[in-house]
Amino acid sequence: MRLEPQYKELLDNALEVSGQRATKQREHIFALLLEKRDHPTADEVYARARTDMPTISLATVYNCLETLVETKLIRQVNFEREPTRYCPNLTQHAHFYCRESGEIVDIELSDQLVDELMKVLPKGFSAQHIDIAYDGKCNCCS
Amino acid sequence: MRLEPQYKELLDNALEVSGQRATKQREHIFALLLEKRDHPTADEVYARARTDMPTISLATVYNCLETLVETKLIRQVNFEREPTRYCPNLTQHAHFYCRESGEIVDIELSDQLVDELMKVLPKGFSAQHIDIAYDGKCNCCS
DNA sequence: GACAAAAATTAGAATTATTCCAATTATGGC
DNA sequence: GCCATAATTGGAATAATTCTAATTTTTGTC
Repeated sequence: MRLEPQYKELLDNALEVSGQRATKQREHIFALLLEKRDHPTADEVYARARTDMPTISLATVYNCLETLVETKLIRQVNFEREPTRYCPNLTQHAHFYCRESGEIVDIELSDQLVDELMKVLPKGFSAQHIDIAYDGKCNCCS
Repeated sequence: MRLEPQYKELLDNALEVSGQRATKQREHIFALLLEKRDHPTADEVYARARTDMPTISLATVYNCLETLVETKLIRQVNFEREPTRYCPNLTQHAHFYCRESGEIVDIELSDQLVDELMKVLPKGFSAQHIDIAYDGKCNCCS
């Protein structure tokens, strides 16, 4: 697994801006998230990470994921009480959780729709972020 | 604390429909959620419950809350990795979490807006529920 | 109203995801 | 290459929640 130059630069840049260092582990975690663009838990990331980097620790996986979230290179996704999942899709999107298959699917959101959601806030409220989670049945299960 | 007759009936009915029994504890928990309509965690509910019912156990609080959620008399609210909160507001609404004060405010949502959110789902997807969580600064903090 | 069957409550142990800690190792600037 | 600082590591600790087995309560029937 190789982090493509454009992403390597993106990562190094984001880390530098936030005053953090570039490490093998951070690069590795970022690369594997980009390679298979799904929504793995920390444990799943740990499992994938170890195939190429057997000495990495779970604590480091958590640390790296936290760093990537902080630097806004990935997003955290939470469903109810389930373990946190991580998502490398940086476009504006919601998540659909299929109760049948457990699959998580990204749902693109138009600027217009997000705008409307912002407009329903009462005066004085300002949101930095809106988290939208659908749950039901996906196309494969209905 | 007294559960008003209309709510007592609502509760008894919902329990009967789902084949569950009416108990002092379930009634008590439901009443206290209706009395102070905020978004307490299970621990907070436990603390409030014990003032009038000192022998209730935390496990029972969890059980009762689960039952009330199942019978759709209250809603569960999750923010990131924080402890689950419980909400007696049954109208269609989103939640706004203020990063400054920690306050959680209900944001009413029009049918029309919810409809638009449903329409952006790809063909074959059907959602039973949409969970919308804003986070930012509330009116008191900005 | 007493009785039996089924369901709910209870206290405490167990689980699970995540965070913390202290020691070791790696990184980046000079 | 050296040094100061930051990151990684493994294991212990934490916190919310669930599980378990024993006891109590509820409900329907006589």
